[in-house]
Amino acid sequence: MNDRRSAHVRTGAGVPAYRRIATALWEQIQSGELAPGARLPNEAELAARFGVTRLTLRQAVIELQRLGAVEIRRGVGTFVMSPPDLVEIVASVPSLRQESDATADAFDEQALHRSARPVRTVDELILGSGAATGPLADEASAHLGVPAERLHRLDTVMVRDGRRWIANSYWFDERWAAVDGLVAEHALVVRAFADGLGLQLGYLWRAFSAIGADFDDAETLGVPTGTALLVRDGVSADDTGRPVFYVRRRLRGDEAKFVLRYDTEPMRVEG
Amino acid sequence: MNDRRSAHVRTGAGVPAYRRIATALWEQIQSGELAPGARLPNEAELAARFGVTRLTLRQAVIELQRLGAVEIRRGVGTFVMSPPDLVEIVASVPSLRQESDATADAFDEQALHRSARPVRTVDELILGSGAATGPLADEASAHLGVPAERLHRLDTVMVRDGRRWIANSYWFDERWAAVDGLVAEHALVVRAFADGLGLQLGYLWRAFSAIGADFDDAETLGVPTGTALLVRDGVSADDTGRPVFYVRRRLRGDEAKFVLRYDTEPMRVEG
DNA sequence: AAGTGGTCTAGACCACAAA
DNA sequence: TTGTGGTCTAGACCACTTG
Repeated sequence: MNDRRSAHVRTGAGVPAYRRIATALWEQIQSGELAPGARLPNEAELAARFGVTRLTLRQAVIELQRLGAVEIRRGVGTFVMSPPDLVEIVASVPSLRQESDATADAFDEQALHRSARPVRTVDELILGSGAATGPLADEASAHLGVPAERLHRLDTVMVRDGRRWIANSYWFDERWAAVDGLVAEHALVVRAFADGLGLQLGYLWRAFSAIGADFDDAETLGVPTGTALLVRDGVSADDTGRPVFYVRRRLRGDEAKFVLRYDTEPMRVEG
Repeated sequence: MNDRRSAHVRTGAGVPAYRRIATALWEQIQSGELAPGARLPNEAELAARFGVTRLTLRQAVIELQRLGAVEIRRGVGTFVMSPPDLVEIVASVPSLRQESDATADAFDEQALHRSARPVRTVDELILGSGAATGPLADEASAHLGVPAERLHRLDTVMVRDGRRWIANSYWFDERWAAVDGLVAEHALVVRAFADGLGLQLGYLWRAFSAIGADFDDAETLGVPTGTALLVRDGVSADDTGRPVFYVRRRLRGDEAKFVLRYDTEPMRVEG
C-alpha cells in the first residue's frame, strides 16, 4: 500500500522471525512474484526454507490471512488472494430521495456496479428472533424511543447468489413482531415491512464503521474471527417521520463497498 | 452481539480448547462479569485455570484482542476494553452542499458529535511523498483521468489531540506537487489545496469499505496488524467538476464513524 | 528486581479435502 | 490413502513496564 515506506527496520535485528517472514512473503505478493491464485509451498517446506518451526511459520501465514493477502484452505493449501470483486452499492446525492435501502438496492440493476460476478439474486433468511437483550438493545431503545422491554429483535442473513453476504440485526417495537412471518414471503425484511405491513419506509440516518468479526458474525458469514467487517447501521422511519426500526448490517469489507455519488456540480469545501 | 444464538456447539466436544476458552471469557465480558477496564489474571494463571499451556491460552486471548474485547499491554497485563468512544463525523443529507470534507469536519464544532473526549485539534503530518507506484496508482489514474506516470502521491497521518488518528493517501497530478510544501502551513492537505493553491474543492463521490490493517497502516496507527479499519475513499474536484485528487483514508473502526443525517422528511423506499 | 506479555522450539496427533 | 492445514504440549528465553 504505502509503497515508498517499504524499506523498514523490519528486516533488521530485533524483528521477530514470524514478522520477518510475513513481510518477505507480503512483498513477494505485492510485487507480483507470487501472483493472485498462486499456491504457496506447504507449511513444512516453508518452515524449512525460512529455518523456523512450523508453528512460527504459521504465525506469519495467519498474519497474512488477516491482511486479506492469502486464503488458507484446510486440507488443500494456502493461496494468494485475488483482488476483491467488490459489489458497489451506489446511492446518488443529493438525489437520495429516489434511493432505496441497501436491501432493495441489491435488486436494483442500476444501483449495483457491474462486477466480474454480477448480482442476480438476494434473499434474506431469518436466523433468530425474540426479545431484545444485550448492550445494543439499549442503543436501539434510545434510537427508537421505545422501552427496551418492548423491543423485538430479528437476526437475519442476506444471501447473494447463494453466498452468505450480509449479517443483519433489526430492533423494533414488538407490535410489529408479525413481520417475522412475512419475511419468507417477501424475500427481504424491508419489503416485509413495506408490502406486508403497508409501512412507507425512509431513512432518518445511516452510519458507517468497522469492526472485527465476533464469534457469531464469523460463523454467520463464514469468515475467520476478527475479519474486518464494514458496519452500516441506521434508523428507518415511516412517512410521518416516526422511527420504525434500527438496523445494523455487517458485511465483509472485501465483498462490497458503499458509494455515494454527487451527481450535480461539486460542493464547496468550507474553510 | 447475537444474544439468542449463544448456546452453541461451541461448548461441546470437537471444539478447540482455545476457542472454548475465548468463548468463555467473551461471555464473561458480555455479561459484565468482567467489567470494562478490569484486569484479567496473568496468562500463566489463566492457563493453569483452564488446564492448558500458556501458548494455547494466549491463542484465546489474542482472538479476543482481535475482536476488540480486550487490550493487551506488554509488561503490564490484559484488560477488558471499554466501549469505544466513537467520534461521529456527521454530514447532513440532502443539505450536503454545506458540508465540508472530513478533514475540515474535524475542526467543525457542529459536525463532530460530543463524545466523552471531545475533539480539540487535528493536524496532518506528511509521512512521505513522491511518484505514485503500486496497484492503487492505476486505480487513482483511472479515477482522475491522469496517466500513472504523471501521478504524485502523498502519504499523511492526521493527529487528533496528539493521537494518531487517520492514515491518508492522496494521488494527484504532479503539477500540484507544490502542496507538499504547503501542508505544514495550512495544517491540513485539503486546506493546502484550497487556501494554498486557491482551488475550490468539492466531492465527486465518496465510498466506504473495510480492511484489515496492513503492516504500514498498523505501524502508522499504532494498532496490531489485521485490526479492522474503516476505509473512506473518494475523488474531489474543482468548481468546474474536474477531478483534483483521489484520497483514501484509513481509520480505526472503534475510533470514529461516519454518519449521514437525513434532516428533512424521510425518503420513500422503492419496491 | 519482579512481574507481565512476546517469541520460539521439537515433536506429536488430529481433521479435512482430494485423488 | 495421501497431503494439507489445525491444534496442542512442556519448557525455555527474551523484552517491556513498573516499582
